[in-house]
Amino acid sequence: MTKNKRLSRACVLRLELYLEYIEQLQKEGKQYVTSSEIGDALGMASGNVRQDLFGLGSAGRPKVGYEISHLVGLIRELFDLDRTKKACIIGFGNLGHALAGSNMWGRGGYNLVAIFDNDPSAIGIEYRNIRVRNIAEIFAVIRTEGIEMAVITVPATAAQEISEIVCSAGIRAIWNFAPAKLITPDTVVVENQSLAWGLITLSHRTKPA
Amino acid sequence: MTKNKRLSRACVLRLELYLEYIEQLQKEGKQYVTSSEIGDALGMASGNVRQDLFGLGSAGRPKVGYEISHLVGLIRELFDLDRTKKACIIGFGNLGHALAGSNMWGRGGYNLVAIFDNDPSAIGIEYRNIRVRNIAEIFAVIRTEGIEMAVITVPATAAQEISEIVCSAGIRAIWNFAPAKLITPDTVVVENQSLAWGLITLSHRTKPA
DNA sequence: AATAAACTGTTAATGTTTTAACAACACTTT
DNA sequence: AAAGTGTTGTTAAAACATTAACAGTTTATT
Repeated sequence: MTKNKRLSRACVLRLELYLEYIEQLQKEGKQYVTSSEIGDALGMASGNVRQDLFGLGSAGRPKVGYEISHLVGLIRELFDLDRTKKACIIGFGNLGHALAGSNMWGRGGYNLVAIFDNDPSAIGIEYRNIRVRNIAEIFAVIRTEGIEMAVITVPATAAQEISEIVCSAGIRAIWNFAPAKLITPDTVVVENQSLAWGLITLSHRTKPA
Repeated sequence: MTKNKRLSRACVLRLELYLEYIEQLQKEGKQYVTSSEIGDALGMASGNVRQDLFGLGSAGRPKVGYEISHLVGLIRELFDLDRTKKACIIGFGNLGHALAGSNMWGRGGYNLVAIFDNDPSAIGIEYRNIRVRNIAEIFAVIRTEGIEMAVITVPATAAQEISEIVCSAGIRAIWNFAPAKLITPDTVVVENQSLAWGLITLSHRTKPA
């Protein structure tokens, strides 16, 4: 029933911010929140907030605001955050390490269940109850565990090869931190997280007039 | 002279991809590139590419394509990549480590000249010829060195405090990896790099119909 | 019960980005 | 030299996103 109307990236970003904010309010025991409260907290116009929530099929009460628990439910449902999917990290260098240690896991959507590396000195060590495995095991583990998403933090030169392995193992999504364009079957969703991009954007935005 | 026409984020992202691609062609000794070559390589329509380059005040030759060296120059100039600015990293955990080790530095715009942390066991160690300094030195070093940009990779709880220090020291830009909204003077450009966002986007995009 | 106030839901207007289309141009071939 | 071809520069249309506005609802107040 939930019509999967295409959502702009900007809108997804905003909704994620709303969610973060209202989940915090929820922890504080608040029941209702108004569009202006959200807007003020995040530095945007209340009307913008209302329209985004309108798109969700919102159900606020005039003079009172939106029921927080309901709104949280709507957004989590939209993002499919309550179906916990399995994820793995491939490449346990500094970046892989940093990502593995992030508190984003469990905050919704994905559960980190495996880590792979090809460095013999890394293989076998335990990090947050996850043992680092040999890259050779990728295919089998993805199949066996039913892993849906792979975070790729290997060097650019290895990225395409890894991507082919995980795709053939039946992965559904790739979060690619390698600065390389991956060629994948179009059933696989790829999110490229280029770090260099942030740097260039800053350079551009601070360019002297 | 260069009219600083506002550029959408999407367009900046695309131009960065073009730059990466054609700089690679340049290394290979190629002289000219056509919009279709770029489009095919990056998976987008050639018309889209042409229009972006049009916005730059492009100068391609029909039947031949764009002169690579000229195009590289235009984009680097647009992004202010040839004026090398100084940057520092604050927070030398795994993420700070990963960023410090990235090859994005020097590829343009910013030069990493300082690293700070508050962990006594980290302070003093050298990484890529940069000695990790005590966080207490931030203000002085930014002033003395004329550092323009700070990468913040400290925990969310410390982010606002650090941000105030660097702002008062006269920083011009902040690249914020902490999951916290920073309140800054509006002369300072802030780029928030939320990692959680990529995760949620993937969850959303792979949601079963 | 009537009035006022505080919000939301929704529509309309505006602005922006993407897509499509094609005329103009420069090379190549005959 | 004329016709043909591939590619750009530019315009126009369509799609999309943002902003603004306000009518409609619910609650509070008198």
